[in-house]
Amino acid sequence: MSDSARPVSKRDSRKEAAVAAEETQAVQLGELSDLLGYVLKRAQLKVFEDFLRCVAPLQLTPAQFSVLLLLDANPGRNQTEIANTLGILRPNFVSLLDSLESRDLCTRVRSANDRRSHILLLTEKGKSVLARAKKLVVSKHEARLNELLGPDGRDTLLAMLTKIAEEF
Amino acid sequence: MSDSARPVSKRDSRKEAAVAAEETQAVQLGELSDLLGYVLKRAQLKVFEDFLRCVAPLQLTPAQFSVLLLLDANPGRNQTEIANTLGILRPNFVSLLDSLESRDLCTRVRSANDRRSHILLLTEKGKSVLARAKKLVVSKHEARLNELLGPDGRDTLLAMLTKIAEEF
DNA sequence: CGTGTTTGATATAGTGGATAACAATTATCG
DNA sequence: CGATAATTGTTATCCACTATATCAAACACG
Repeated sequence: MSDSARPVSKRDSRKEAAVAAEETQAVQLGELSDLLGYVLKRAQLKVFEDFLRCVAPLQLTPAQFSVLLLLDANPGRNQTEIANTLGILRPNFVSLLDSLESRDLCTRVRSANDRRSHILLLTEKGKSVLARAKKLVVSKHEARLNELLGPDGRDTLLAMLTKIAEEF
Repeated sequence: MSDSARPVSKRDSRKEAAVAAEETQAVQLGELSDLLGYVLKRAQLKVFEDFLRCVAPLQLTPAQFSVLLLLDANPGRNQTEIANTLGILRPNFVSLLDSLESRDLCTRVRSANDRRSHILLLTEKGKSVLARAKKLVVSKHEARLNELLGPDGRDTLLAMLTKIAEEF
């Protein structure tokens, strides 16, 4: 038997033999691949990752982009209203807004009706950046998803996720 | 005009008038409801939330549960292997394991082949807890998802998310 | 042997999310 | 009106999760 005759290093007997067998015995996911929550999170991370890549030229995170979108669709709202609809707590929304305002993408204006609250508005630069971001998202990010799932698949997926997000 | 004759408080003119109109003009989500990443994250949060509720009697987080599942399906693996397949960085996996080991759900055993690495094994208590956790997940958590989406819908959703997680 | 690599571990920093508390302002109601 | 309560933005602080650099011990390999 040549095996016992040839002195085999530990590396040989483990890594190389395993590679010969099947690339170091892949760890079995088992029932994990059927756990919806697990796959859901993995998919979410991938999608956010791709979003960041696609919109990198404009230096916008998903959260920042969603704020700009909301301000555009709801001009004149205050911080509490915007933060609440995004599921962001007011204290945590402050620094997020600071960042956007310091980049001159939006402004806080004291309300005349209620001098406690800040009316939020997109600046011209904010509108311009948002418009460019939308184009990147549609042409690169969502386009890639359409390519992977097909338009029908994408719509089906969106509908199911919306149902979970709203009714679960 | 009775409006000008009756002194209306600011609260009247804002909150009540709005309620009369339509419950304080809800903030418009706008294009946000079509952003897959946004809905994906919201759904993921809801699912994790429900997972925690369903498995609360056993005090297991999704991450802890996934580790137990992997150890059960892959007895004898080391920390690096388990952490890698879960997408957890080795440094961060240490405290996670500390927590499980301190609860006597799993053990680290020095490998005889390679005395650097720790072989991970479920304890009897770990197997028992995992078995009970599985029952809760199936009977409560996944059951609720099936109720919401239907078995077909759930499978379709899982397939799409898997595709994104693996191929995106 | 000596050099380089791997494993588990520690320290540390960054980020996101959550609560308590505060000043300023507004609402409520006796 | 005036006292009390509620709301808004803000700060401070804490916890969980993530990411990087570094280390000693053990191992691989020439």
